[in-house]
Amino acid sequence: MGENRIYKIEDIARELGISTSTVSRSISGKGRISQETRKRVLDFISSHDYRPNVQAKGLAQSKTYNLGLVLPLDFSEKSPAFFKDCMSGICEAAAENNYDVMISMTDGQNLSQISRLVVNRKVDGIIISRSTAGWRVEHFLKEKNVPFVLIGSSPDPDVFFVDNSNREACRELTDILLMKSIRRMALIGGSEMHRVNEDRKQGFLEAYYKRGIPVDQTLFFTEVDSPVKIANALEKVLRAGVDGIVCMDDFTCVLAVGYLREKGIRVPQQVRLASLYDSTQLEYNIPPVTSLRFEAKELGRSACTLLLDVLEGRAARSRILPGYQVILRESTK
Amino acid sequence: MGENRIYKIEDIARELGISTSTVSRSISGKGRISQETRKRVLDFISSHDYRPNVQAKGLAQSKTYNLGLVLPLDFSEKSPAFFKDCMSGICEAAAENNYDVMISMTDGQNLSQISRLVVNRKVDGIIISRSTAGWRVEHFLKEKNVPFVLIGSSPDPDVFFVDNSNREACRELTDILLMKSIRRMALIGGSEMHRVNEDRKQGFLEAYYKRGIPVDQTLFFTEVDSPVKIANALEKVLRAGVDGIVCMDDFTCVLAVGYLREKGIRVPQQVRLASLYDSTQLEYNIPPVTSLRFEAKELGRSACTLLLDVLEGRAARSRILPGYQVILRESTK
DNA sequence: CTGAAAGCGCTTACAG
DNA sequence: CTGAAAGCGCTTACAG
Repeated sequence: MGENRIYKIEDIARELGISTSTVSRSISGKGRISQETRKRVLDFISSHDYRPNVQAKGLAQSKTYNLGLVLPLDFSEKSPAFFKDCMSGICEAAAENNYDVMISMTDGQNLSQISRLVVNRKVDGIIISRSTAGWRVEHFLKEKNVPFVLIGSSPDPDVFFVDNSNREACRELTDILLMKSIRRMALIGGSEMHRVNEDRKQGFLEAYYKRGIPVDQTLFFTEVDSPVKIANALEKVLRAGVDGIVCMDDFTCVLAVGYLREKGIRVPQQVRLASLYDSTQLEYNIPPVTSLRFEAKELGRSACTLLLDVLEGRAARSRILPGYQVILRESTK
Repeated sequence: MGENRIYKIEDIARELGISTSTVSRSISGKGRISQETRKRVLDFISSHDYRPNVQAKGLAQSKTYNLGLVLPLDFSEKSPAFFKDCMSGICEAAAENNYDVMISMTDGQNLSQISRLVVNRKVDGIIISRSTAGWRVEHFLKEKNVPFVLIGSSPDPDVFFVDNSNREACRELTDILLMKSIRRMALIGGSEMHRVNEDRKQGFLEAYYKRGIPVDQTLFFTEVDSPVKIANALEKVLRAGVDGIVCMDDFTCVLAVGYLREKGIRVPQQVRLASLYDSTQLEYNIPPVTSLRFEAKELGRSACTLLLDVLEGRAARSRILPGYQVILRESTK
């Protein structure tokens, strides 16, 4: 067998004594073909390891069989594991559907890299995430009429998205802390501009409401994204006598850990600590920090299949994935 | 002006009253064209925002204008910032040359995702890194005759690579520590299978040789990749009375930090600590840890341009990038 | 159910 | 220096 010969449809047609159209139809399964000829073609294909030229196919169909993934330029500072898992889920799901993934990195302002992909028609659709998708990116894609899916939530009914069940998860974690009689909790987080932080705060509040316990919102601090700001926030809440500190994400929590350590404040003895998002840093911290873990890989897979549904004209709906875990560790003992 | 009309070469030819071949030549600059007609075409193109259909161009030239980037499935655990910077350098350089980047994730064993890219002819060449490129990946690519570039070093003369000047950098850092009269240093690292660790060790040794100071190799521990192993290694070297601990990478160093903290051993008072690779965790650690910083983004750019050189048949040579910084922090004060 | 033919949007020998 | 024509490897109305 000519192992390294690259077959084209024309070769198959010749060898089988049929037309290229018939070969094409046999492969795609479109149109009417007899089971018999189809089988002959399929058999030939698999025994000769024929691979269609995706580029030619694409040109004929005005498709690329490529998906674009827009990554924030600073994803490794934010939550490396999240993006890694997302990526691997996306790549897997894409491959299963015979698509491949192109990347494009942006700070959310400079659109040139994304623009490339759409303007050069290198992709059929795009996956963006909340961290990149400022108003600008979203607006750009809508205007250019590029199908896209958002990882994270959106109030815009035209936008397809997949998201974690942040609110439910945060409600449950908070509820558990309340059950442990931790009552006076500070809530510290990043920018309120991010929808995800809104969801987390909602979940946090709901746990209190459900139990009829009053919340002290003077213990809430947002826009905390630096050692200076965390110092400022924690100093205040500690002086106010909190018994628990809940950080809205792992980045903030790492800052908090640093501050508490510097000041010699012991966790969990003097104050309990939890994060509404997990990371290995929190897992291996001393003491390990209680947190929430979401299935980022599933999120990626889901975003990918949703985008494919959109592209192939199948029924498509935004979805909230149910899966999460509350991981109780020593920091809230 | 028809802003959203998508022009093709045929349209331009018609509007300008010339043939499509002439338009094509004007754009590519190949063959003989008069300056005058060329200018007319180029002017038309820029004023009408014409974008060539890369897919059609590719089909005609048997090219894709895509590069594949193989990422290790666990890159976020290893060194997220490194890969992020690499990626952004690669994406930038690719874009400047009108290429785009496809990703493929692998654990180094399962080649299916990489195989996809080459077998479906989705990319013109591939960038791999030492962490993914086990023997299998490299062998596969060579066999399939796919041009590729390695980030990291290789003894194989057929392999193009770009690497940091690990040896020089490690020699310099070690030399500085020796100058600070830190003499009895332990060297702790990951797998000796990785060429990079060999280079680092060489650099470390060279610094001693250069100063004629004897080295105690019983203080060297490799294959350290877990809390248990770090505990074992550090316990021994501390008992042996070292005055400095040099970790071969940031991952190992984070483990070391954890162990020292747990045992209440103070850095730098009781023992000095340094890492041969930087990370934000080390930078923000308390105390901040002395380490080496390389320009990962430059490495990415360099890998990309090298691959492009190979693809376009230009003279190509593997290169070692000179740039690095020794960052002295409190841990070696 | 099958085939001949045109088309996807470019490039590139070849001839002039 | 320029153009007509064939080709890249597929798909898909259209006719039979």
